[in-house]
Amino acid sequence: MPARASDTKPNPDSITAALDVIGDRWAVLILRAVFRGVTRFSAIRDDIGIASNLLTTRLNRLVNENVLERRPYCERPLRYEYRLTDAGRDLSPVLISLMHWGDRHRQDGRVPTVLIHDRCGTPVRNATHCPECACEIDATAISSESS
Amino acid sequence: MPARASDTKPNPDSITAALDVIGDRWAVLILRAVFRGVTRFSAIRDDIGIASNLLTTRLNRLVNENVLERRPYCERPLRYEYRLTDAGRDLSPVLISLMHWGDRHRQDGRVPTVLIHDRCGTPVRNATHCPECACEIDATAISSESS
DNA sequence: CGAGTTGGTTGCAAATCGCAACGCACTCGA
DNA sequence: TCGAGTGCGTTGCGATTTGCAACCAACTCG
Repeated sequence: MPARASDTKPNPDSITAALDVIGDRWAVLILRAVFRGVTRFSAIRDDIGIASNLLTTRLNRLVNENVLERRPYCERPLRYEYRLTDAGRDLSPVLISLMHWGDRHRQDGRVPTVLIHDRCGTPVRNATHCPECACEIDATAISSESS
Repeated sequence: MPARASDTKPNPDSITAALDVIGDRWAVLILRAVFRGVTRFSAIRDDIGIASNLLTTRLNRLVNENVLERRPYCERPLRYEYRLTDAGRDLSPVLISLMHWGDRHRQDGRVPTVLIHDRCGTPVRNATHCPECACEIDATAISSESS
């Protein structure tokens, strides 16, 4: 029988495993930059204000974790850029939900960012939703099952 | 005119502001525990394996940031538990999207966690979706607007 | 040639971490 | 009433990680 999500484990190792990749503040900021199209070493460094030694270690980790891909964008002189892999692109819900939370609870007079669906111009939602009921669900209406 | 999400800023300060609260590995693990109903100091400590000095600082920060609420669950002896505030509950999409990513890209033979909508029993999705089109959207179909 | 750009590496002081030990307030069983 | 146990931390200390700055090699451009 399914237990309440609030009192059983939501597969702890999945979250831990994800945190091993992006449980670091810099990793998130790097991904935010790359999602925005800032893909070069010095551009990322200037964009998020990270020291270059830390950027080196973080980029190497993200490449090793198969979230980013390092590839030359210029032959002579040899220059590299960092692109999202498929796994990296799949992190967009994490970034979007962080952004939405910040917009909602930490806006401090800032203008919230609205993301627009290209096809119809409607502001998109990022939420847990039920494809059957076509409605959004809050955390109290969810149970977990281990399979 | 709306620009591509991939080459404009998705309100950088919203993500940064969110990271100030949960940009820390321990903070995420603490929230995971509290979502599961593990709300007491020693229970959280044992659940996630954090040192008690760090747990103290993290809980205080989360309380100050209005994500958790410290309140007595027992008068004599006076004992406290940490509950989610509304802002804390709103972080569930972040945890769920992290969990989904871990399930999908780091499963290592683990069984993925399925979250079930109480009302109809359908596995829920956490995704960016368009309420108009009632479909899910991937990151390449989103543009951003600053208002 | 000389200056500038890109993509790093190295060195070091300062902050942060994890572990272990300790402390205080309270309860419970004998 | 005494000693042990539990809950919730605080303190101390060595080890790791951080941020800053300086340096470097390869290459291009004027």
